[in-house]
Amino acid sequence: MSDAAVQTQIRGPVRAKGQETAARVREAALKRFAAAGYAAVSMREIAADVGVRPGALYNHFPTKQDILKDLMLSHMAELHAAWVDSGEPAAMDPLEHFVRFHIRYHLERADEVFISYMELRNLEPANFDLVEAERRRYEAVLAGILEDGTAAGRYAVQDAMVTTRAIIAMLTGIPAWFRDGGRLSRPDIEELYLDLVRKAVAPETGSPGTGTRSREQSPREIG
Amino acid sequence: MSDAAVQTQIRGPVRAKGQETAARVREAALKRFAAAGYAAVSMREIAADVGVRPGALYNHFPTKQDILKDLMLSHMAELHAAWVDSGEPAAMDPLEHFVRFHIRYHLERADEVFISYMELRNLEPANFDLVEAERRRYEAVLAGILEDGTAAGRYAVQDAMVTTRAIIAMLTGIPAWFRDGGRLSRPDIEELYLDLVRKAVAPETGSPGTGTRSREQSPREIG
DNA sequence: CTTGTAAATGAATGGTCGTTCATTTACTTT
DNA sequence: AAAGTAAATGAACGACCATTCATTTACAAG
Repeated sequence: MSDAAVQTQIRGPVRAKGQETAARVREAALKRFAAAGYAAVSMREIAADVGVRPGALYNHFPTKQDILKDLMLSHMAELHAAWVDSGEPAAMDPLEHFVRFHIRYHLERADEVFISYMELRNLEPANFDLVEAERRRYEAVLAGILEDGTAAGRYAVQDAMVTTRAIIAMLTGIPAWFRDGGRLSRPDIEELYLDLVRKAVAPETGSPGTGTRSREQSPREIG
Repeated sequence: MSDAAVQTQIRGPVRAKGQETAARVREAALKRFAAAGYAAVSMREIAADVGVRPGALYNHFPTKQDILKDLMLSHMAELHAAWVDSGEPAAMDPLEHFVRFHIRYHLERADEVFISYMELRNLEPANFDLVEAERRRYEAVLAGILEDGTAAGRYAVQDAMVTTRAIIAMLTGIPAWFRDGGRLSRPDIEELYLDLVRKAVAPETGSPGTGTRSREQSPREIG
């Protein structure tokens, strides 16, 4: 591990070439998996895209499964890292911040997103657990926003976890139908969905201000 | 076609046995496709589930692709037919009616639903178009409800088509995580999601009455 | 220039795939 | 009992699969 890291620095173009090939394998696999599905893509097809013989792929990834695992795990990690990097401007409502971030990221990385929830069942159990853990970590971000906002009276959410999954499913569905150049622009989408989400979690009384309302009602108290 | 129908009536157990085998093929394929994905399931596995040799499958379906097409098309047709059959009680808000129907149907037929949006890309183009047409027909139901309700002032929807897709994505995501015997019951889910949807499309000026008010709406014209 | 090694090749491995088909089985009709 | 036929069998077809590996190529280090 540290040997490889050191060599990466002291070695020259040879190491660089290998890493570039690995990157192109990831790129080709990403597009193929997104278009046809993991099980329907052969190592031969990936190798042909990269411009290399099938056997050469095994210099960079031990198995086909490891390519999928690499794609999905790095996507989930980058998604969470991108959220952390996106900061949290005090001026903007945290929910608005999250919705805008999620929509933008998922429209930019449509292939990665698509794979990461379509190919879950093609992951070996150990790899599945790793990806699931990352997914829960991301869901916890939104759940935390909803819980804090509800405690502060800004939102009124009955069940933070269910609402989290509802919102994420809603937003993640966008890339399935949205296409650039259509009737609506990306900013249009952002505003439309933001409006839906904001209203869905708004306190019942229509006073649009962020008035702190007491939580009078607990008719459900599920759990 | 009509020959087969007539023979089905005048012929005896032989025909019945063939149709029952076909049904068991559908059943086995449904479960396998839902669990592992179309591309990862072999005809040999399906045949083993049915208790028959692989070659016998071809007495009932011309190709593996036809099994998938049959499952997806009949699911979409049955979904729409179930909606039509569910009637439209004048007492209930149409949106509430749709949300409850959709959640219940999708929790009852989780495998069919799962296949019908996971395996779209494994359909040959001609079959894909058929399924897509059915999907649009179903989306048009909700879009019509939202448009009529907005025209009547009961809802305030900026874009009926986007809102339709948002709601359907949200609701269709439920079977991905919901399990019987967990923290929440099916009626719990229904109420939670109904609340989210109702608020998301509610007019901004919050007359707090979420219940069914007078119906001064125009007749619905689903196209 | 020699040595070390990352990277790619070309060929092969055993296996599984969807599908076909001549033949047999089981049952209905006449 | 004979004829007809739906359904299932058993064996095979060619094609493609992921993966392995001895060998070769390309390039950097000493």
